[in-house]
Amino acid sequence: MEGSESVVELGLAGSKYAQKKVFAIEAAAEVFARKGFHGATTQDIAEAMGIKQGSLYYYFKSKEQALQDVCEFNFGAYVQRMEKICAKQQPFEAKMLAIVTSHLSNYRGKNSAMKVHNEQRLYLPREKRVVIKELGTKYRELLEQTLIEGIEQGTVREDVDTHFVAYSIIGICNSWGANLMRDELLDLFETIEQCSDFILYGTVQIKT
Amino acid sequence: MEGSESVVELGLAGSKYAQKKVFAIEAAAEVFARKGFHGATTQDIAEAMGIKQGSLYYYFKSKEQALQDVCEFNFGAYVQRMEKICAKQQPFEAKMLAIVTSHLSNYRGKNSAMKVHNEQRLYLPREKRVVIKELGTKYRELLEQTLIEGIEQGTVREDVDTHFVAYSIIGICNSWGANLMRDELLDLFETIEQCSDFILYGTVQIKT
DNA sequence: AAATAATTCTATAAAACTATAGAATTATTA
DNA sequence: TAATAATTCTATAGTTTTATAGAATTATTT
Repeated sequence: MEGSESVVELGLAGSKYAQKKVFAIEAAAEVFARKGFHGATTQDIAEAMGIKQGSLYYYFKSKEQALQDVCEFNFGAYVQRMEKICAKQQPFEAKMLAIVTSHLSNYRGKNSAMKVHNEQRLYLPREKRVVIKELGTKYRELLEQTLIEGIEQGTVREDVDTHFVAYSIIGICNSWGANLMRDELLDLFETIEQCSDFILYGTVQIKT
Repeated sequence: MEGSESVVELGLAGSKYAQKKVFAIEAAAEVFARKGFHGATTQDIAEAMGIKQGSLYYYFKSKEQALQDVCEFNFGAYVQRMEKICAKQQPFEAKMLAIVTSHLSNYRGKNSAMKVHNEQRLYLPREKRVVIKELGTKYRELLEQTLIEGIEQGTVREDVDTHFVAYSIIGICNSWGANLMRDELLDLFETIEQCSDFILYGTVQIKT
């Protein structure tokens, strides 16, 4: 009788149960991303895993717990990746490109969990969002710090509101992330390039 | 026995029924915005109107129809406002400020419908989204046209991908729109200013 | 005021959904 | 192989939800 361990522990332990729990989370993520939390049924998730509805409760004690697990899944690792990028000594432009690349790459391939985190996490009660919130704040702060360093380097304009701009960058990346998931034909690398370009230089011509 | 007329017709006709139907749409919008389409019940909407659950069907033939009505509500008028802004002969910067102002102002005050349009419309079957899609496309095209004119004026960089940038602007505005709805304390005009500034000038210092 | 129309209510059928208990099955260990 | 543990299944209780029908009420018209 397994269950009740944290996703992180499960991730580290390579047990049979842990492996299948990850599979369960991925299935839930896919279904939640497609149908939304309330629109998805435990039946849908079970079906995606190839098991019966009732068996799903061997992996999640409730549908809500499934949502929480999906929202936390990979997010810690993702923030760690961000930390590595930000720690590196690099010009601001290169760093921003790396950040956008990391953010958008996440959407292609596996990560429905990212989309669910963005669009559905508010359906969790506040008390089940503390970890998620902390990680999100951490991410935004790293972004802000990068902007501050950019100002110190003389690359970023002194009059930008770093707090505001950090939110904007996250907003624009999530918006394109959703597009990338919706539209298979959209080229990832072109999107990354366009996105960074817009973030860095905006729309208006540089006057010489 | 009323019902079954289009929202637009209802909007024009000032009949008693039409007025209350608008009230019904606004109530549905508020509830859908807060709980999501699937998370909201017809009971919730009826309660928000001060009527009983069964009575709601006097105004909507189904819950799905309510979502459609909410998504279409005001959106036509909103696109018309955009047309007016774009038609005016103005420097690009002023025009962009007007667009952002129009977009973000919409979120403060009445417009839960805007949020629902952005976040929930994909839960409608494709065939019920044709009007919504047309209006959305119209909006984006107006934005693209504005960018093209900006290039012709020599204000906008020649190398921007207008299609991509139009999507980005919509993404960033919607992202801040959602923030404005979530956080009452966020100042509308400051947000508008910061948003336009970011769109116009990005983050990086102009090199002289 | 009576007749007609519009609006809302009550009651309920029918379907869908979450979560649990305990049996059955499959895998692992001794 | 027998015993034990892990996993999945079946069946179902108990809700909740949408949508409809027809009665009751309220408003409008003649």
